[in-house]
Amino acid sequence: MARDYIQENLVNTGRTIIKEKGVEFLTARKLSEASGYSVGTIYNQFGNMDNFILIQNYLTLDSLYHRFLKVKTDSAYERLNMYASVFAEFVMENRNFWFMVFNFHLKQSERTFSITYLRRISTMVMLIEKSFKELYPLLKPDKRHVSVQVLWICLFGVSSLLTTSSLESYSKVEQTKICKFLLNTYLTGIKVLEKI
Amino acid sequence: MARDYIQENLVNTGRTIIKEKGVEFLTARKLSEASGYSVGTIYNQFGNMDNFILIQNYLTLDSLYHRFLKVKTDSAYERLNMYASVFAEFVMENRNFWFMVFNFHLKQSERTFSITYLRRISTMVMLIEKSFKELYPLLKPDKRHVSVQVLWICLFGVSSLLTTSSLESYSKVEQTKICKFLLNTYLTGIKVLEKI
DNA sequence: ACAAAAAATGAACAGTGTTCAATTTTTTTC
DNA sequence: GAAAAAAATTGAACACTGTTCATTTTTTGT
Repeated sequence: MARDYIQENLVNTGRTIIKEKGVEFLTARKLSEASGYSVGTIYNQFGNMDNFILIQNYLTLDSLYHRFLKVKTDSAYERLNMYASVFAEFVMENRNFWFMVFNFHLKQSERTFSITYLRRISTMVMLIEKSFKELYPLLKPDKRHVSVQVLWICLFGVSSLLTTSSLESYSKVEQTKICKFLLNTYLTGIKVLEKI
Repeated sequence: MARDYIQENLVNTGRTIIKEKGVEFLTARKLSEASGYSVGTIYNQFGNMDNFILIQNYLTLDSLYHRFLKVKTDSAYERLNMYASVFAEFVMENRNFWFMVFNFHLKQSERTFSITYLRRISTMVMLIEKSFKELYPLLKPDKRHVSVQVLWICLFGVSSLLTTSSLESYSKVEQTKICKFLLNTYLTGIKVLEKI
């Protein structure tokens, strides 16, 4: 059987498992059983399960990126607001997938993400940075860069915590509201600090 | 041997393992070997490993809380800034412990944190809320509550991501700087929005 | 000192990721 | 088309994980 076909098959089967049951059910044996391929084949194709999860995470990030690309508005302010909405909605719709993105950790031995993986993240950050450039023309490039990074990390962090459910029990404020509020407050803060 | 003494002993041994090697080395057998007690004893004392980790996490949060308590300044603004510094420093100093707080997830069957655990978190939030009350007297209570929650979640989120190292590779901006910047921008934003 | 209760033990069970000799399939060569 | 060589697939086996529970040891009460 063709290599690509098997990989595609396994990835799709994996995605179904994650979507329906969560990442904790994505084990080599269960994936083997669900896909029809043996455990060994999975390892031939992906090397190890970490790699397989990394591919799944890439798909998740890619999917988010393409939703971002659909956002088209002239107003940079509105655009950023829409990014926040899109982001919050995406995270909620893809809870199990988003959970994976955060709760996966490379083993210490191989702590380097693939370049494609990192690029997928940084292209998204660049989208936000572009809007920042329009919205805050006075903001110095290096300061702008930090601003965007921090905002991005905050949004990621918020979603991480809420997806994780480690804190959902104590904080009842919902996702979208938090993202919108955060963005709003943050942008207002930048607006003031821009001139300093 | 007295029950308390065993628990104390196991908890301390566990803490050493986590500090020196990380949570991934905290297994029932390794804890058994390092402490001298049998695997069964650990289960007699704590029921399961999840519970043991929960206790460790409580200690971590408690330790952070007590650092917060040491912060004493009349100026609410300065106090909040010090909280941010204390927080960032604490997270960096206790990397392995802080990592655990986020990367531990209850099994679906028993998704309820103990009351003491949740109280430890909410008392910290209350400290921040108190400072907010002083700093933004015009801010309505419900809005203030949301503001504090969001800020708290952001700080947690930032630390979560940076401890995790999932993103450290792409974002080189350091922890304290991010926390300070976030707080500064956020507070400035609230200041403006307070009057609306 | 002895019986009863309590506590500590570790082998055994079911699960995990991963490896690799043996098998099966495909491709190449004649 | 048949035989040989190469490649891909397999699943039993290994070392690990959390967890249980019959058995042994220790402590307690009389």
